[in-house]
This record gives sequence, C-alpha cells and structure tokens, in this order.
Amino acid sequence: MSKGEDTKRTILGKGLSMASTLGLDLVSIGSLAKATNMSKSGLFAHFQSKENLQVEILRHAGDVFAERIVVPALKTQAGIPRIMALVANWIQWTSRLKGGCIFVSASSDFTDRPGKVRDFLLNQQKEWLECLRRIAKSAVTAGDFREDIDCDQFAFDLYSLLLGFHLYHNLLESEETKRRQEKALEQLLNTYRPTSSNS
Amino acid sequence: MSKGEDTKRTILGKGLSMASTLGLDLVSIGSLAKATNMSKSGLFAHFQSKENLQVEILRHAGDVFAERIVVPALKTQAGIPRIMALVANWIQWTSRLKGGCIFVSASSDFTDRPGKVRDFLLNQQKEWLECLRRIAKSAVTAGDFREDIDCDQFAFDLYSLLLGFHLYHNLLESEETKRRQEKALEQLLNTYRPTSSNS
DNA sequence: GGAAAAATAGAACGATCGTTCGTGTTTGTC
DNA sequence: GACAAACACGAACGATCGTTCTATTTTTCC
Repeated sequence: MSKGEDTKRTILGKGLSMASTLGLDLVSIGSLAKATNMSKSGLFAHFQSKENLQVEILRHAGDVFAERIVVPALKTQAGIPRIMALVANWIQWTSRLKGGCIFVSASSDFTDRPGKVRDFLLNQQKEWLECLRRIAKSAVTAGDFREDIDCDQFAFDLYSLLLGFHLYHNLLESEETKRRQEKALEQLLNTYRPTSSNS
Repeated sequence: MSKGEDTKRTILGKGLSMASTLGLDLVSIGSLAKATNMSKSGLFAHFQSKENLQVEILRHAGDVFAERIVVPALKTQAGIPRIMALVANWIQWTSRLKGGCIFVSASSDFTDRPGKVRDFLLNQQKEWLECLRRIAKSAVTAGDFREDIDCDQFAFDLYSLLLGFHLYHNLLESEETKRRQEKALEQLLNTYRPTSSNS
C-alpha cells in the first residue's frame, strides 16, 4: 500500500470515530487534521473538498459495517438464527462507538440537504434495506417464516425496532432498553412465524 | 403582549422552521437574524447565548407539539381510537415541515454533547414516552388492550414504529411508507389486543 | 408628553470555517 | 544516488461563527 493510501485510511478511521460521536458535519477539516497530527492543507489534499471527505467517511463506514455486521451474520444459519445474529451485531456496532450509528445520525442530518452526501447515504440505506429483505427471504426459505409474508414489510419492522433501540440506548440510557428490544424482537418474530393453526 | 415577547415569538417560530429542515445546530445567529430581518446583536440580546436559543427553540417546539399533537389526541375516545389519532397527528407533524421531526434529529445530534440542550431534550423525550405510556394505560382501562400488558413496552414499540416511518418518509420518500406504517401499526395493536381465546 | 426602561442596531473582537497557493520534503523508480 | 512524482506543510484568503461593546431608537408607564 502506498503512503498516500495509508494515511488516507488513518484519516478515515479517525474521521469515522469522530463522526460517530459528534455527527458527520461537526467533523471539520481543522479538527480532523489536529486529531491526526496533520496540517489542514495536507489533509485537505486527500479529498479536494469537505463534501468528498464526508462521502468517503461514509464509504469507509460502510466497509466496516459490511465486514463486522453483515458478513458475519451471513455466515450463520439462515432463518431466525441469522436474524438474531444480525441484530446482535448491529447492536454491538451502535454501542461500540459513543454517539451511536453514523448512518442513523447522518440520515437525520442530510435528509434535506441535496448533494453528493445525501445521494450516497440514500444508496447505502437502500442497500441496507435490501440486505434486510434478503435475510427475511432466506428465513422464509428456511421455514422459519411463513411463505405469505411481505419481506419488505419485515425490513421496515426490523429497522424500526433497531431505530427505537438506538434512540433509547443513546439518549435515554435506560437499563431496560436491551430487555425492551428483546421483547419487541420476540413479538415481531412471532408475527412472521408459521402458526401451528395456520390457515 | 410586550414588544419583546412578540419578536421573540417570531424568532422562535422561524427558528423552529429552520431547525426542522436544517437541524438544530445549523441555525446560526446570523442566518436566523437575516431570516427575521434583524441584526445579529439585536436577536442575540433575546437569548444571551446560542445554547439558550437552542433550548428555547426546543421549548417552543414542545409547546407546538403539545398543542397540535397531544392535546387533540387526548380529546378523542380512550383506547385504540386515541392511539390512531395520536399516530395520525404525529405523522402530520413530521410531514408538515420539511426535514421531519426536530426532536428526532436533535436527539440524534445531541446524544453525546453534554449541556443544557441535551438535558432539556432528554426531559422532553421522557415526557413523550410517559405520554405514550399513559395512552396505553387508558387503552387497557378502555378494554382495547389486555390487562397484563407492559405499557412501557408499548411506548417503546410505538415510538420505534414512528421512528421507522420518520426515516422512511424523509430519506427514502418511498410511496409505500404510509402503507408499511399502517400495516406495522395493525400488527402491533394485534399483539396488545385481547385475544378471543386468551388464557 | 416626558422620563425610565426595553429593544434594536452597528461595529468590532478573536476564532474557526473551507479552500488555495507556493514551497519544501519524502517516496518510489531507474 | 539522481529524478520525477507524490505527499505534506505553512501562510494566507474571505467568510462566517458566537459574543461583547456602545449608541440609538422605540416602547412603556405615570
């Protein structure tokens, strides 16, 4: 790996960490330069604009997310076990760095700010929902879910649940959050499970 | 009403509008002054600090929220009708101004920024959850919910659903969002309804 | 209507923002 | 080890940030 790519990776790593705790647009060129012991202009040269920096931080976040959350889950047994693994990994992801999930906060911040950042983020979110949809589909195939369910609806339901956990965990810091999430997940799965007396 | 209170109200109205679309901390003193045809210092004098301005915008948002979402819902029949009214009002609230719900975005932004703003926001969110809890409780009393349910769990479930709708609606702008939310609400209510063959 | 009080404006502050430019320093290649 | 390319730095840019003054206008009250 060339020197340039190496420092760029370092910058993005620190940038992701800062963006997770402070939010994506509180990561200024100056503060990020200071955090990586670089000059503003030296750091800036890697990205050409702040907008590009933000996009690349998101891209890097996406890589880490895929590697740590999605891929491991896909290696587990299809069906409910895979869903449980995905949820567990996601919760670990959002709990790891203070400030929670960068995608959630960025989605909230950039909804009404057109541009590269918003476009990139939107694609990432669509990929994430597609991922959830596929996992639901595999649960159907595995026989853990009924065949007549709506996989996109499940994606909505599950993501909503995670968003609820996210807010509770980060803002309210209630001790019961984990239990609430588990209960909600159980209820959710029950509405998709094959019923013993199913029509 | 004194002149001061009058202009202050105007400022907070415009501030709420801007904060809803741009996010709470992109509302700068300068831009808000320009939007209200005031001088920076003239506007600043009403709040003594930006932190206070942010808190007061949140307080004003809370007042509007109570008046438009909560109070009308509480006037409807207790039970599921009241829940449906609350959800409908909330969705109208988050759809009205571009950028969605200021409380959701602010919660996301201020989770890891200690200070007056975070403290105030946290109290507001607790009040909101308490509101949801009470509405669940009244649904139990009205006989629309089983007696053995956990009202706090219902608050978690319902708020999660709204957060899901919020993200879908604002970022993805999918046409199916409304339908997804309705389906999810129906599923949710079913898990709390008295069952015909209940133990 | 005149005096006290409140409200607003204007200029300036140090700080930081994103960005540009010119100049060095380090790196990889022959 | 020389040469070109890549990389990093420091200084400076105009702009805007939150905030503090002083001065002037406007409102309020007797």
